[in-house]
Amino acid sequence: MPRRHDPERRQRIIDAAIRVVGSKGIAGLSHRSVAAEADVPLGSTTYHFRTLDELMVAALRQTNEGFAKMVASCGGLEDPRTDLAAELAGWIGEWLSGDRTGVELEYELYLAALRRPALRPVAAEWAEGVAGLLSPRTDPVTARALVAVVDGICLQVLLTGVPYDEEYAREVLARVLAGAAR
Amino acid sequence: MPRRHDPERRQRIIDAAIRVVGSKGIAGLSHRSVAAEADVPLGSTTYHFRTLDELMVAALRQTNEGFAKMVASCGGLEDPRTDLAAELAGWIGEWLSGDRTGVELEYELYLAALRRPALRPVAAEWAEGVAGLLSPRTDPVTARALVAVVDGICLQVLLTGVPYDEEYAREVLARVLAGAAR
DNA sequence: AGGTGTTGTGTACGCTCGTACACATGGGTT
DNA sequence: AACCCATGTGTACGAGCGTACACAACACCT
Repeated sequence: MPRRHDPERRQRIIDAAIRVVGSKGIAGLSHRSVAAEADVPLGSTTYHFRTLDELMVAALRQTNEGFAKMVASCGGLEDPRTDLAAELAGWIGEWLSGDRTGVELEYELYLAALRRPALRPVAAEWAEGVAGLLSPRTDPVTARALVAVVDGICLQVLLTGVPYDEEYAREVLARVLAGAAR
Repeated sequence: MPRRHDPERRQRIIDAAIRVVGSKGIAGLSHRSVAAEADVPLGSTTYHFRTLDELMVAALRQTNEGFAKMVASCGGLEDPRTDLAAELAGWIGEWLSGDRTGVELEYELYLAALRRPALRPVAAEWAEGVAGLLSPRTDPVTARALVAVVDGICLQVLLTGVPYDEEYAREVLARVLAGAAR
């Protein structure tokens, strides 16, 4: 991957794109807004990313990696003695109660796959990745189900504005997990 | 609600907005595109809906009503002898296997609430409405959980492109329901 | 040392957008 | 009948957009 002058240029643009989506949403994402945020000329953004879809793919992939890293470092998922449902519910709580911008950013990029086929493989990678993180603790079907439930609960909070109820989340996740042992 | 000349004008604009979102997505929604689709002058759309948010609220509310009507007419939800999990799973299957445009349209408007606070009350109405439809068959907590699971499963299919697995959905829904009886 | 092609930049074109605003129209009130 | 104001329309403006493209800069190969 040969890069001549500024080897960080491309990375700077991706970082700027993520900041733009975080602050102005995908609707505010443009080659120009990213160029301004990254403090690079317009031509630089169009050169590295011919379309906004390409830029979004790179941004989504990067947030996915950051997410996986965060979960891995948080730890607690491997220890088989902990209550997985409570673990997950608490972890969602931390995620949602923090800066809403971060959650909005990740979900907005993730949900953008609904209308942008180019993003779907990356969205699939994310879902598989999270399910993979859970796989040491349960079977693949249950892991996938847990991901769906987590998504559903988070979206209910984010879309309707109801406050997050950790005990409720724990209960629902526990029900899904209860059916796994057979 | 006094309307002088064309009492259907406002409704025509909402219908056109829904068609535009269905075909071009929210990104393609503008006062002009709606005006063209509805075959009314530009000034007419800006007059009835000062902002696009207002127009989206009206469109989302209308699709919600259509959705509720569809579910109610489909029936089968009241009969306590049917297997609710299988019922829901089959019903999701019908919804997803049909024209993808319709599903995309409804979810796109629904998910738009993530960044648009004005849409959140309407999104909340929808979630409550669906939960209400389920309430004759189960307790409120479980009903809310079922809505979350349905959302999560549908989004996994729509966002990642994996094919819908009805048996898997039935299984997960059944697990959530199994914890309800106590 | 000099040619060559990737990498990076600046500028301009044509388009669509939200917005504003002056003006037409006609029902409701007096 | 006269007036008023909510309703509806047409046009124009400035801003921001993706795109294109000519040109500059530099690493690499011979």
